Amino acid sequence: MMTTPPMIFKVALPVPLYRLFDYLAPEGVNLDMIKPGVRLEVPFGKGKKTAFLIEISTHSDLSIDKLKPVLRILDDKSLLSAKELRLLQWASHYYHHPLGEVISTAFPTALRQGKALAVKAEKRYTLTELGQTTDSNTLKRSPKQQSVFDKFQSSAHYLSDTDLSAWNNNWRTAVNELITKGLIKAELTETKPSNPKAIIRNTPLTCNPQQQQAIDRVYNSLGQFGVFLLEGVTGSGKTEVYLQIIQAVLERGQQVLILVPEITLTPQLEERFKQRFAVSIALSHSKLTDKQRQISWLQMQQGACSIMLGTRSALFTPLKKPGLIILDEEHDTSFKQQEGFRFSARDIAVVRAKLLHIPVILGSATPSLESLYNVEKQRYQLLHLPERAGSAIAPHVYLMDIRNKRIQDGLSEALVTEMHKTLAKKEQVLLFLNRRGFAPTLICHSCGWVARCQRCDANMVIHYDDAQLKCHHCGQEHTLLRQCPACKTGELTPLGLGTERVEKTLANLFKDKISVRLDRDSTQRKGTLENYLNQINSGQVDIILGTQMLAKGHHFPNVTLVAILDVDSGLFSIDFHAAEKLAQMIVQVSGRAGRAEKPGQVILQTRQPEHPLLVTLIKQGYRQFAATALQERKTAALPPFSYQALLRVQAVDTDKPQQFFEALTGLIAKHNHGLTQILGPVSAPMAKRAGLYRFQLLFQNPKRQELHALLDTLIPAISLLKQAKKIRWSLDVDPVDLY
DNA sequence: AGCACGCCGACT
DNA sequence: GTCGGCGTGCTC
Repeated sequence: MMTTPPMIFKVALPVPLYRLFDYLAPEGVNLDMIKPGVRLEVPFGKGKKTAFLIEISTHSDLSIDKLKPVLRILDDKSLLSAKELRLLQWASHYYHHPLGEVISTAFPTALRQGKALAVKAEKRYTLTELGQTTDSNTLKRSPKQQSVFDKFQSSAHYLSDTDLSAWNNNWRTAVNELITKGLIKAELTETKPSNPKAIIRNTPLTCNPQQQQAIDRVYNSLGQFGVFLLEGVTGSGKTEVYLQIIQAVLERGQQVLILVPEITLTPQLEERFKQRFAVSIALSHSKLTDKQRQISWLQMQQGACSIMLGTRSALFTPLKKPGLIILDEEHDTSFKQQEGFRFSARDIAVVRAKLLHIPVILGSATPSLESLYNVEKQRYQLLHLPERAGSAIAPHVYLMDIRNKRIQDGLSEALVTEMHKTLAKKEQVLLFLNRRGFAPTLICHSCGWVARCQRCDANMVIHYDDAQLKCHHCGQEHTLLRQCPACKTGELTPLGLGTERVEKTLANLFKDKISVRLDRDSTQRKGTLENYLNQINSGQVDIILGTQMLAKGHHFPNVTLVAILDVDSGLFSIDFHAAEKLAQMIVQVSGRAGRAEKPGQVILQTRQPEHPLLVTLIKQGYRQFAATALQERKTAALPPFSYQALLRVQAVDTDKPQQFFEALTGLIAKHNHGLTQILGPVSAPMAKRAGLYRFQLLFQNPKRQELHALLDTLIPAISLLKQAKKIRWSLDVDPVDLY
């Protein structure tokens, strides 16, 4: 009698190892029913781990008696489709990151840990008919209930546990009281409208011809692959284009995945989706609990929900009936993961759409140079929305030469004058400064000592608000010094400009005006940002001052003057991406002005008024800037005219990296054949960070295949080097940040 | 990445 | 004499 050979499960494990592991198939299971992608519980080392089945085979390179059996099969069906698994395998290969870790990032945390599926959706609440007609002032004796009730009356249709928790920590008692009073009611989450035609809650807006054309072009491409770059300035009605295409996809019974850079900064977008569509919307972002993310994930996986709105990692959410992927603000670098599995959600979205034969829309007012180049190469189709929808007028942008001008804490006299004029018209001013804290340097006036971070190559930033010196790179904090530790006598002086400092100056210069500061420090507590935004939009605020977070998507209809206090600091960077990022930032910040019927103006304070980047951008617009910048990239053979991968190395000292690079040089000589340009190794621009010395080596090749052919052989070889075990190294394919 | 094994310093 | 420092090696 023939004995059947033992079946081998080849599995991927979430460990940083570039190989699969073999296990004996569990006994008494029908192997025909078990497909790649199912989660398994396996013994690994001393403990157990959740593994992902990749292949069932009869062969193993190890002898059978060395293999351990699979402990348990966790899923009866794979939660990932064959295509989803193929996408993850592609990504693992392209980014040279271990497959198990890549698959792991596709799963919500609870499922990664081998937990059973839980799909029970959270509760949500709506106003009752009585609640809709009740004046909230009848609740004024219980202010907590009134504020919760106001929230319901001002919101679209329903609020879920998540919504309420995001808004306020302490809502449950008030909600229960309101239920008792019959003003609101809990309802079961209806994931599908009872009538399948009832997708729409509110009528679509009327579109202008360009919007209509954009909608039609994507509509005609539904059911097949296509990449559309939707280029629309702020206020051009991009969202309405999204909404109408989404409607068409939903009517086909398919699902839509919408990715945004930071969901917490764009509550308005979610609100517009909820107002338009009667179907529920699954959310996925880091502010949700693991449970909430898992529910969203499973709802999409099972097809119980048709729309997902999420951030970068939501890209991998499995879709039962995929119809469309939208990636909004595609130029935003937060779509690139900056540690571990360093993937670009934008680039993988395109690959995923191709695999699924569906269209993908990349939207932006300031498209990345890569995407514009892909349009030029006819790989992407351009959908252009050139006009501001409605009556909004584009803001007037100009450079304010501040050379030899009197300037107080970053505010030139001319700017202050303009601010007064704007405020006198009862309009709002927005000031942008991309540096938080009071001042970036603390220096001794008598001996020149500077407060440095012990663990980084960086200065400590002064934060007077909490009397601390903080390192913005490693998070180290120190109580603010009163006396110079070097000479013990000198007086310590703050040098340079941060938002805290400007805030104090504003309080002096505009005594009767209210200003708010929006940065990471001032908006840390939950709901603070939303509170500030409400105050701003209800007109209680005159001057808005803030960092990066102002550049992202907020509507400030009454702002008619925007000033960027310090453009110059963005002009001189060693990273070739800097010009592109600065131009995008300027245009995005400018987009905050003059959104309503009031024309806006944008002032850029600069000591480089003749700088070609600024002149081109202001005089000829973003597209001309992009054309010029692309030409420069071409001349220098930089991406997108070549492909890069950056090998980063960190260690507690400098000689172990040196030994590593010596060994690496030998490996490269063996594998490279001179096709790929090797730049370095050099110290990273910040040579030391969080106590680790940092080095990097750049690979560059005009042909992507040649670069990847080298990496394909080199990376496994590196992982076997004994010198590699003494340092921390990682590979960043298509780096967007060369630091 | 974990986790254990393993060989050299300051403590009951 | 032991507890524990983190260097090194392995995980099917």
